Amino acid sequence: MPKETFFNLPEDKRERIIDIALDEFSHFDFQSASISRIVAAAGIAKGSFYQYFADKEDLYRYLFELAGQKKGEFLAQNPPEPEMDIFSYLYWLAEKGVEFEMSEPKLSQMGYRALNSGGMPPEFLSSARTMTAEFFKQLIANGKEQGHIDPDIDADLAAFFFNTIFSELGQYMFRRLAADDHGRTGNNEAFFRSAEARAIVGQTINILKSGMGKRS
Amino acid sequence: MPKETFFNLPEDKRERIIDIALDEFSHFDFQSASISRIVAAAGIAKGSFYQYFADKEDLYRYLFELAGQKKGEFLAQNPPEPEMDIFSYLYWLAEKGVEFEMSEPKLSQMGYRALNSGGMPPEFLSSARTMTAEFFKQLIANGKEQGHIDPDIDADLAAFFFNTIFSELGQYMFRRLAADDHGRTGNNEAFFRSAEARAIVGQTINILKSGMGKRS
DNA sequence: CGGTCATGTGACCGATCAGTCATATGACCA
DNA sequence: TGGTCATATGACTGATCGGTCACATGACCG
Repeated sequence: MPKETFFNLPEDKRERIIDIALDEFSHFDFQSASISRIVAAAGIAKGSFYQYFADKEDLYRYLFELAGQKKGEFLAQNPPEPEMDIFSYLYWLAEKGVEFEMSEPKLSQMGYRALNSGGMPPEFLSSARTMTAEFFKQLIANGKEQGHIDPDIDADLAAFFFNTIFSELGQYMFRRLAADDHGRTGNNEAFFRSAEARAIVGQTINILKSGMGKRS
Repeated sequence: MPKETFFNLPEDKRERIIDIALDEFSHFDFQSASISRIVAAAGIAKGSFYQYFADKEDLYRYLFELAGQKKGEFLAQNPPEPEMDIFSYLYWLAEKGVEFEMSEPKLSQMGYRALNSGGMPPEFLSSARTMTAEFFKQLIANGKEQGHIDPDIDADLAAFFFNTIFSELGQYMFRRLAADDHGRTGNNEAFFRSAEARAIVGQTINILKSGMGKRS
């Protein structure tokens, strides 16, 4: 946790530091990210940084938690309709996930790096990773109970599928946008509300549904 | 490319250097991997290293190419039956891929890191990445022609699915083995030839087949 | 023997890093 | 005014890095 000094900072200064730190950690993994670059870019003294944070890891953990918290808030602000079946719920989750990645690209990119480029304290990864894995497993268990998921599907493997596809989907859509966008608006938000984007997300869910849904 | 000096080395010395370098690059990404650690572990002088390789990147590219080459050789030694339909071919590819990862864990881990932990010359990633993407797209086009893949499936999205699942499957099975293996043999090779492993690979392909196969 | 040439060596260079600390600033209060 | 206290500062430390270079070694040849 950052020190009290950090939270006593004027909001704009605090936010500038966060923003610049996210820039650094979305471009480099934990080891390669540089506190020296961050303080230089933020225009603060090295010593000041260490008035705010205990060390590099303190900042990193804080940003990581911030990402999780912001995503939670984002999802809470756009709640799913109650009583959705599992694949409608997954559609909602994927769509909101992609929207979040577009509205908070630095935060998302840094979270993605944190989870996928290894090299930090084991619990860091594994606690977050197992949490999402458990979440998907629970979802699958429910789906089986409600008869929406083929009971013969290996729950662990299905969780792997969801986890993998969901964590990569945003990156994929971003790459695809960049490739398609031959000098177009460059307005990601707009694109990701477009019919085309919805269609890709929809087809993703349909593949999963056909692949794992209950034979009827 | 390494210098001639490197290839003039006695085979055991050359292989020890490669092995130790793979150890380093399978644990750290390009930026964080350390030539100093490699030469210390290999028991050679820093200056000697630079008699063999132009620089860090030279070694990295060489190992990366070696990984691709070894995998190619591995697949060539266990060729698929001719005239397989696309999903049988994918099963073969997944099974051999997992077997390769188990027989050459350092090489595979280093290749995985190279592709997934970003931060090196763009062509490095993107040329390898687009190559495999094109490979899968071609496979999908063939599958559509032969009536094995639903023609309504977005080929690009399907390639993303294959690419993503295939690149993560080995890692997943490794994690799952480690979790299941509560003090068992620790013999990965044996496990990955087991009926259980084959069943997981089989179900993976079945999910993809049900998800994208032609409706009949 | 002396000369040549590929190979081996490790001290050294300049850069960069995370983190520290003595000191400075400046707001607030007595 | 003078004292106190949270905050700001940047020179500094010790470590590590990738890469260089002047020199050592030793095999082969005349």
